[in-house]
Amino acid sequence: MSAMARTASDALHTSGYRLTTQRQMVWDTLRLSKKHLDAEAICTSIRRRNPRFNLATTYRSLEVLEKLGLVKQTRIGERGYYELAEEGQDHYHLVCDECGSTLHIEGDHMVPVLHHITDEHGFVVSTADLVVHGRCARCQARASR
Amino acid sequence: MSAMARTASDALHTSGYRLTTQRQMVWDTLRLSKKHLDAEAICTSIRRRNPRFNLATTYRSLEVLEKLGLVKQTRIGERGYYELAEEGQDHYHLVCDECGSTLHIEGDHMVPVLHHITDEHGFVVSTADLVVHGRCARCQARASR
DNA sequence: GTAACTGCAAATTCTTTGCACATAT
DNA sequence: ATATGTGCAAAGAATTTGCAGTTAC
Repeated sequence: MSAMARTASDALHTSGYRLTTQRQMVWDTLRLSKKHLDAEAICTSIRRRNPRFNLATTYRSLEVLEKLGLVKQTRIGERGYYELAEEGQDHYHLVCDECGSTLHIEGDHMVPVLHHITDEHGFVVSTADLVVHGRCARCQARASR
Repeated sequence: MSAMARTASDALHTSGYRLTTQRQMVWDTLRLSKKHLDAEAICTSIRRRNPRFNLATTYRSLEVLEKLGLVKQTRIGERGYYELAEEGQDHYHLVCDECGSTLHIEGDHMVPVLHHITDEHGFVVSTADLVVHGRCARCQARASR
């Protein structure tokens, strides 16, 4: 198993949490994944190497990592999807209701919106989740043929 | 019970759905509410007048009204909140993680973001859900005292 | 050594569904 | 008249929790 990234191990220690094999595996799974994963997918993946690993631990690990700001959860429909929370790499989700694919877009364009929220409403933003539903370019092209 | 708004009754008829007392009550409850409500709250409210009314019907009514574009659902945490989908009155949610209150902000500032999504990614937007978590002005003030 | 964590099973919460009866059109 | 909708109870899906045993520190 690859070493846990500096930040995660540090953040856990600093906050008084223990660095367990299970937390490392959850972290590594998210780190190696190119896309966000739901708890089930993370669990299934880790189970291949550690059959006793289970969903309860998956959720508990994700909860801790999320609390430490290492992992970000996005809710799409009724389930949560998890991915690393990379500093300054904010992004949002475009969900195609036709093919089910999800595109990630950069968060730059949201900056003015978030500023407006703080300036006009005095609301201090900690996280912003934008989930856009619609039809992706490919499905759009197929539909208009 | 007040008369159902023109649009809802029309939309139901036009689409081949029946105009039932239950759907009217759900619609009226949302129309008279100043804030979004979850299914439970809607059901409880209607039960005061009609004790046989139940959650299953609440969800089924909301599903129809949402499908017709009369009602909009926003997911916050793990549950859905419902409100009227008023034409050109798009708005988003600021959830205070401290006191649990929700502010509604106008959607105007999101317009450039949505244009960018269509222009740059060819993604045709049908709905955009923005849920911002953080600390509302009141809690912010209290915390910095 | 001991407080924190895990595994397992059972409980919760939100939402959906099957089916017999009721009702809008 | 009959297809559609409702009420009730039971099923589902995602997530959380209680507890006895395990592990990081």
